[in-house]
Amino acid sequence: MPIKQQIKLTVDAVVFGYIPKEGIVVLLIKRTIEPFLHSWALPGGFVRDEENLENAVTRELLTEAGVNINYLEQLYTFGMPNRDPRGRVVSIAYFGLVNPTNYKLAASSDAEDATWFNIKELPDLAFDHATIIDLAVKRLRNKIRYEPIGFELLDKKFPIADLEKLYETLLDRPIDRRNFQKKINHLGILIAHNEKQKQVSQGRPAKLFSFNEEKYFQLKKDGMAFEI
Amino acid sequence: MPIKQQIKLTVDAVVFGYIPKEGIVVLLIKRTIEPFLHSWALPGGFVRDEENLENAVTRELLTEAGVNINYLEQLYTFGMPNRDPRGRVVSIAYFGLVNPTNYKLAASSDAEDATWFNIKELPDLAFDHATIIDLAVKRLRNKIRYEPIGFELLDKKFPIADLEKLYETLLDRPIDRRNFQKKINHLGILIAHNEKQKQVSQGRPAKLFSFNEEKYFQLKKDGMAFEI
DNA sequence: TCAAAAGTGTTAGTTTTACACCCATGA
DNA sequence: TCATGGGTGTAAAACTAACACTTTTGA
Repeated sequence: MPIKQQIKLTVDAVVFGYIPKEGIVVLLIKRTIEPFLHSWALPGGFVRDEENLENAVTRELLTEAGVNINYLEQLYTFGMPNRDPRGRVVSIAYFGLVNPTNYKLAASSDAEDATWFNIKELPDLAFDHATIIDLAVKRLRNKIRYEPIGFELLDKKFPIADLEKLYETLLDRPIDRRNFQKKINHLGILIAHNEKQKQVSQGRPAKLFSFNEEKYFQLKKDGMAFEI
Repeated sequence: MPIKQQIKLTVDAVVFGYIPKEGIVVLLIKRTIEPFLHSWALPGGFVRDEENLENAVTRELLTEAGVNINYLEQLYTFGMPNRDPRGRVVSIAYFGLVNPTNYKLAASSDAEDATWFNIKELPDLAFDHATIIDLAVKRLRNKIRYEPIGFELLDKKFPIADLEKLYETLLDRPIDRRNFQKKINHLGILIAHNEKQKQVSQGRPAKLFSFNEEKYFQLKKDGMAFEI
């Protein structure tokens, strides 16, 4: 029996960034087509017939916002029959991380505008995108405790205090500076550099560190558990 | 511009059970249609136009194997362009748990046969179903440490030793009986019954317990973390 | 020399692990 | 009365949490 499905497939990306003085931000674009014309929405779009899903996401991120993604994983598939006024559209949502200071956002023909919004001050959103972002925020807050994804949001070289502030922001609780540092150092996944942070404000300049990915994978294979 | 997608959507279910003397088992059906006619495969099938995804899964489980699922969550969406010889078929895989002793599996017209296979002795499988099961097994092993889903695999009333053996099987390491019991009791999510296990073999009969779901949700809301 | 932020160590409390003897039951 | 599995407590070790003073820098 031939299958005559009318179901359409899209992908959507929830891309988070971290801006130290601002907090956690998410990338939104302003739609240039109906439905929800001129509404804010997640970057995304229809999956092409022979395209794999990750390609569809990275393609849409590049064409709609000029963003080259750093870290990308599948989040969840949304399939409620009435989530899209055009008919049955199932969307596979992805979860991404970038360091927003590396990008100049480029709104292209596919989007009127593309900007970072603080996750605490989101505008009205198209479709069920508010729900999707909610879920992605939960995933981020959870995942950062068990996997070293926080580094994707920071500069390659960073002072430990930046990492700590990121964790304080995401976990929404104060963290003891000394204990945090001890814990991170004890994991043995940071490389200390002989460089100091360029002075931003006052005070003693901090040493810079970077994440040692190879070492991490080695340690993980040996049974080490990353946990903050 | 109208969208002319040829992509088709299916759901597949990885349903696990626990048989104390056997270990962790997964539900497979024998296909009655091409492709992979007569191969073992995960229960699943095409999503109907106006049907939500969970409904599609529970419908297929019921018609293909006569199973009423206990616990169901979305696992992952598989979208590699060549995963199905019929063309582009994207499949949303679900992860389910049942107590297999509650079911008499019923192979129906949609499946030649439906049986439980030990996850250590899987047959050759249709499509990319081996990959899907791999991922589901990882999810199960991981999830059982942070969420009280183990209870879904046991009888409503069970001796603590059964729960402990389940954890030993899944985590693949010995667990100290006394420490395990202390930990579980300390969580305060079990109800002790004034019943003893009917004698299966020799030895002192064990007290029976059941999972206190309400209490668990209350404690969780208050910040308690379930962790084994 | 002052203000700001970085660097660093010790102690108490809590949690986790290791470990062994007695009890209830059926054969 | 023996074999089998169930029930239970304590002490050492590891980990986590709390806490404050000194150093480096620029203004």
